[in-house]
Amino acid sequence: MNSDEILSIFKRRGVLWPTAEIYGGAQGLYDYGPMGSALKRRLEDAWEAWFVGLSQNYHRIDAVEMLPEAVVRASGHLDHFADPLVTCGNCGTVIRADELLEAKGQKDAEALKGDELAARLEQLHPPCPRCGKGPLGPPRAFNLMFGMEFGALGKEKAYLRPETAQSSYLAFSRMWNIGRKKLPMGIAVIGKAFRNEIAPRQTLFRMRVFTQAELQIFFDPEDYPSEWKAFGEISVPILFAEKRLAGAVRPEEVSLRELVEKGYLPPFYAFHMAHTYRFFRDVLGYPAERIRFLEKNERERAFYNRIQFDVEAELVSLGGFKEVGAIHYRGDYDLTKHSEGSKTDLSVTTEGGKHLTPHVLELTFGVDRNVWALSDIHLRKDGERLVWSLPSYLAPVTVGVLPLIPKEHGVLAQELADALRSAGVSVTLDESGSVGRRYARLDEMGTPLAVTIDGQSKQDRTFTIRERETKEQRRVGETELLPLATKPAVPPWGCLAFR
RNA sequence: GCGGACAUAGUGUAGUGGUUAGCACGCAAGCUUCCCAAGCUUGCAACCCGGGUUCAAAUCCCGGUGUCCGCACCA
Repeated sequence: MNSDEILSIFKRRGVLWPTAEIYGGAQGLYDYGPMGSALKRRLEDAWEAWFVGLSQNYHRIDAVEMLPEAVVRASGHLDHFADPLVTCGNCGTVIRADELLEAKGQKDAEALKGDELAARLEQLHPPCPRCGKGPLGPPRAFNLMFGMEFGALGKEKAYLRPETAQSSYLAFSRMWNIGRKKLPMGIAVIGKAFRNEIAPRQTLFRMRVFTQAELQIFFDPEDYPSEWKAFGEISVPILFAEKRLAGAVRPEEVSLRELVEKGYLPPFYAFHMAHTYRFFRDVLGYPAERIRFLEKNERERAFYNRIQFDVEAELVSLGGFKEVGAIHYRGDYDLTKHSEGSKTDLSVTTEGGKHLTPHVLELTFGVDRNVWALSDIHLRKDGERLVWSLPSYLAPVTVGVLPLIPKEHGVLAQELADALRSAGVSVTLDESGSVGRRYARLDEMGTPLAVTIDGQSKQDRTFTIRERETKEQRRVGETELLPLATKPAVPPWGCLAFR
């Protein structure tokens, strides 16, 4: 399925469309329609069940998207999230000022402040690397965060959060106090994050406003649950940074137990890799061979990370592996920085009397990107038709109710649809067109189960159910139908892994 | 941001200065139809936005916006 085909079906069926479409759209902004928002919500629910469900000491909060300047100053985003850019007066190319200087032999150019940068540029006046001419304009700070004036006088500044994680760190102190004061403690946020991307592209993959699902796990790196050490025998596909830089593309199957024994990864990290891998493979149904963990080396990692593996899914529509999530070991960076910034002690004393600043393991997940991945991976062609082979618990609509001949079976169909809705099932009643056409409509939106009402139904209240994947049909009674509709093949949720 | 290409019903497209802007799919109504986009009838629905040239612009020119491809960017 290529990118145009996916976008076309998205627009046609009300999954997704450009924001402000009637004004010509706006770069990097998309709105979800009824089908899309239902799918997105189910994806978020699955994520929450799988990750926040790991422990009773993990909780989801709902925090605002706007942060006072002091927060992003402390977190490092005000400095690290901004690039000093210069524009070539000749060809218009925009280049990072610090990289220009480093090319000229200037060490630590990244650490220079605005004025120093400007002075040094003046002194060295490097040529434009693209056209070889110039002149290059003065450097100006380009911050990837959206800033705004706060309050009537506009004297205070605020920023839209560049990652939802910050909201969890801000909540840490209160969550510690209202909770059981135990580590590990988890704080999850599913919500919008904002980045002023220079060139948003590829629809759901580079947006200026996007949804993240992130779980911050606060823990003691020297004393964590035994379950994190004994996670069973599982191999995951990994592409190590070293091999990637040597040209490798395909990952290798690696036993996590062996990685831990060799001391390459701490057990707490390996445990969450396993859990994350199973989420993509077993819950979202991505084929194992289309998932890989990409190791980021020190140079590539975000400034706060000690260990970072991106999770990538191979997407035909985007021509290869694309990031859909990541596992970041952020150490005590965030709590330490916010302790300093807020002048609030964020260290804790554990049950055993140990005093520490908890470390953070962040499980981060791009919701929109996975909506796209679910399309790329599960949309398939069946002759002329499109079938969206979504896992049934993710399908926007679970059951389609189809009266074979509306005039004759419409009343009973309406009754059945109402009964299913009362039972909490997402139902669509379709009376329009031939039954084959209606099956096709359901297939395209991934509805796993169709129920048709025919002449016999009126006599004995049995119905024909038809399954999306196999197209197989069989006749069931009312009592048999309800459990089928309400319990669509549930994945192995599982698992309160520890308490 | 830069360079190139592109922008026509909901979707995919035809239309090189004068067309009632065509076609397919779709959607809606009716007939038919007891199980996989069947058939027949009728209908719905479009020239991205703003300027300019011209007697006349979907068509030519300029600007904007957006999309795609390369480059750069993606802590």
